[in-house]
Amino acid sequence: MRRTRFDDWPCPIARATDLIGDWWTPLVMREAFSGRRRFEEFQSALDVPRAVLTTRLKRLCAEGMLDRVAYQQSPARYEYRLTDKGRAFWDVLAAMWRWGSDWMWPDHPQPPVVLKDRQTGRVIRPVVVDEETGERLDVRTIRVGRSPATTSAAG
Amino acid sequence: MRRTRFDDWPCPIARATDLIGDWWTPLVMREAFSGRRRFEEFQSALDVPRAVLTTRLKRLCAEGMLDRVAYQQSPARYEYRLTDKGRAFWDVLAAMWRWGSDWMWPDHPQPPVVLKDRQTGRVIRPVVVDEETGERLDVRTIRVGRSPATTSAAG
DNA sequence: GCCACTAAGTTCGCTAGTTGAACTGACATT
DNA sequence: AATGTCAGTTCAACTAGCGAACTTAGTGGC
Repeated sequence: MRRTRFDDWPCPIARATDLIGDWWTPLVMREAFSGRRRFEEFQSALDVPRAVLTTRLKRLCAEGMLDRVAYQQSPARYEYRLTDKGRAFWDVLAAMWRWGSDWMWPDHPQPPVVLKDRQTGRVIRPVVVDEETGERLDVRTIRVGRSPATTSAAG
Repeated sequence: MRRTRFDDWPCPIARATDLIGDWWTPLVMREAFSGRRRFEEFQSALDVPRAVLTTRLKRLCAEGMLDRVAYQQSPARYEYRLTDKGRAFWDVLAAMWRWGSDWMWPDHPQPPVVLKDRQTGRVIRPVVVDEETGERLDVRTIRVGRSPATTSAAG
């Protein structure tokens, strides 16, 4: 049977999971952020099975994360460019980066790579905060609630 | 053949992907954050196949995200509690929440749920910022670099 | 004692998804 | 004509996820 789909669940995490839960997909996005655009670039950078890469790129285009653009004719050749939606996904990867760096290196104190500012070389440490207060989130004080304005005019 | 594992790749995103790329896993964590602890609670809340839930809970325990604790003897019954590592994972879910809310509701302006402060009821909008400056990340100015201090004493 | 019920799983037959390797098609280069 | 490049497609073997039924160890009712 088909894998249970979450893409129509009424929860943002579920819908994001539906996308991210496709094996390889976050890594394809990571490569897109590091400037890769062509099929062969993604394939050789990740050593991902070509058939899998095909389905992932198709899905990411269908979701509006990437744009498939012809960069030459005869023979037709296409490259994949980040859209605004795809670029916005960087925040999710950054949060994964931070959490992975903090918790997924049990043996060594540090992962071998860090994020840096391109100009200054300063190490960048992503954190997730509340947009209004700028303070880190505290799980214990957060709950899930209904949207304030789901319908336009309620009696 | 077996799915390619990313859990020993030298990249924080890859290692995080290995975990959350397991179908259902982020949703199991979401339920853990909303206070669920028991097998039946997770199962009925998500309607996840029981065999899948078993493997997910086992993995999350092995990764140190959850703790399996007996809450009674005869018959032995266990519940699953968030560890510090699991609690830290909230940031990743929050980033997914924000991105999903912003981009995964093409038809309607808003998802039906929001995050709120438990006391004040104020809507919380997670953002990912640089810890030092407090400013949102700009993909174009970020690059991946080697860690400053991989070994303790370098000539 | 016998039956129903609960919690936390396990077992099973089926099907969808992943893997590695080989292959295709359209063109360029030697 | 042979080789190379790029962007895929095809294929057989295998693995993971699916729903449903079953198990184990106990409790409560009659």
